[in-house]
Amino acid sequence: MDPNVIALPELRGAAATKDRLLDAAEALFMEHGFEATSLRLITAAAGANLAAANYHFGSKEALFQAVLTRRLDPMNLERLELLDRFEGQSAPAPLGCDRILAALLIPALRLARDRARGGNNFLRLLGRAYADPAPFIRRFLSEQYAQMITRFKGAFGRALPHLPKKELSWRLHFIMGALSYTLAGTDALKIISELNPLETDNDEILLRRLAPFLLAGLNAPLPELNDVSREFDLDIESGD
Amino acid sequence: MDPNVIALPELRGAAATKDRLLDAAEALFMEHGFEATSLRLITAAAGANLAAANYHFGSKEALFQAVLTRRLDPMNLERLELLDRFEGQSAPAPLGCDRILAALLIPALRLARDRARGGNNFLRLLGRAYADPAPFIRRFLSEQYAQMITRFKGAFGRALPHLPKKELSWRLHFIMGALSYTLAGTDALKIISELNPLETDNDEILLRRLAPFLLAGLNAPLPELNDVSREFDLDIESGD
DNA sequence: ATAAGATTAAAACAATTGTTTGATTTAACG
DNA sequence: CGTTAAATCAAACAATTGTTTTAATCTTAT
Repeated sequence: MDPNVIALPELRGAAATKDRLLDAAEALFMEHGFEATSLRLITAAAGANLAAANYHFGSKEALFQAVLTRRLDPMNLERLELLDRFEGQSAPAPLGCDRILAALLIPALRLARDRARGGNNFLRLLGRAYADPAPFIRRFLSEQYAQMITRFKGAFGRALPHLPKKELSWRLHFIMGALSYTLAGTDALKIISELNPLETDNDEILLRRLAPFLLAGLNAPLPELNDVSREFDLDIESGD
Repeated sequence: MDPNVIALPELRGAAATKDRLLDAAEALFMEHGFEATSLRLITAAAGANLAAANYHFGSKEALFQAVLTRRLDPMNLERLELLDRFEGQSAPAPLGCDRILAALLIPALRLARDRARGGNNFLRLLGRAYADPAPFIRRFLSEQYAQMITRFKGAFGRALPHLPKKELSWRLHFIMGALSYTLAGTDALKIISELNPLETDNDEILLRRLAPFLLAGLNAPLPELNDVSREFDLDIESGD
């Protein structure tokens, strides 16, 4: 009942704690996961009252979604803009895989860079959200990624016309897997190399290592799905 | 009744509910994740009393670990045995990457096959455990995978002598990422392709698609980490 | 059959969860 | 100033959590 709220009168105290809640939630969700992070922990870390979380966001799930959208929306938008720009530069010729892949990775790299705005934490949180079984997270991510993935799948399809659509879908799937697993990083790394913690260097070099790997995978020869049992079954059966 | 059951005296009632608990826990952990799955849900699904879980396993965490080890130990053992056998066949010559990769994937494929013993469910559960932030899960997985990964890293190192060790560690990391993300499957698939659910076909064909992708990634050219800013930074700065 | 031990059962445990309520304070605006 | 809405706060809400306890039941071997 206030039709005269022209500008945004609340932006001092209000938005302050709202942002503090988002920051604290981002860090804690990243560290402990969604279910294991209580609202009391978040509000305490943010120096806010317990009720503040539900007051500003409505529910814990909504808070989690807000944490994700805050950085995911701009990143995916940037991906699409970059893809558009590259396609424009490439004239009528179809865009190469390396450039498409760059449009996919650069915005993530950019986010990883500005540690000031918690990009580092966020990418790890995102990597974990990819694998979270909670239905509302899965639903949210599909909606958030749907158009972006569709656009990129189209671009890759034009760059790899010989590749069957099904095969392309799978390879895109593998790409997102390696990417999200890599972004989830740090903790998971200890699984692979127990000695050297793989020195995170910085996420920049990390993605620079990832790009050639994925590019080669995209251009891999087609698997032989018919006369299979050549490499796999034989070895299995020849047990002894 | 059954006076001749010499071998294992307790196998009817005792081990029966114990196995039923493991089966139910495997399915429910896979579906809802560790934190979101309550012991009451598990014991109810297993047709057992609530206290049975703590009686047989001691704690919820121990139950989870038991669910994992039941199938993970044999699978990793099989991987090592397969690697040994391949290396033996390859004589003094170092084993090729494709064979090493096969030793890594075949046991997973084999597990995915025998749906009778819940292999299908388990691989998805494993894929999710990879990304679970719970410390005890991370610790457990590192211990469980440490030696296996070390052996395979050595084999890959001999097959790719030109590849710096650090680079190899990262590529192994990417491989495990794509693999676990793929195995977590089904639900996550909707993120990539909202239309066709990527028809799981069966996990056999899935891994057969994954192998060439990973093999190509392993043999990818080395990334240029020094005179970087060639492909990435330029595009970023040339905003408009 | 009987005693011993293993397994199941029902119930209560203490702790924590997300959420809501109602009062109080803070800020903005006429 | 005073009015009004927004924001904070302490407190309690109802529900669920993993775990423990106690007794009852079943199994097994002497």
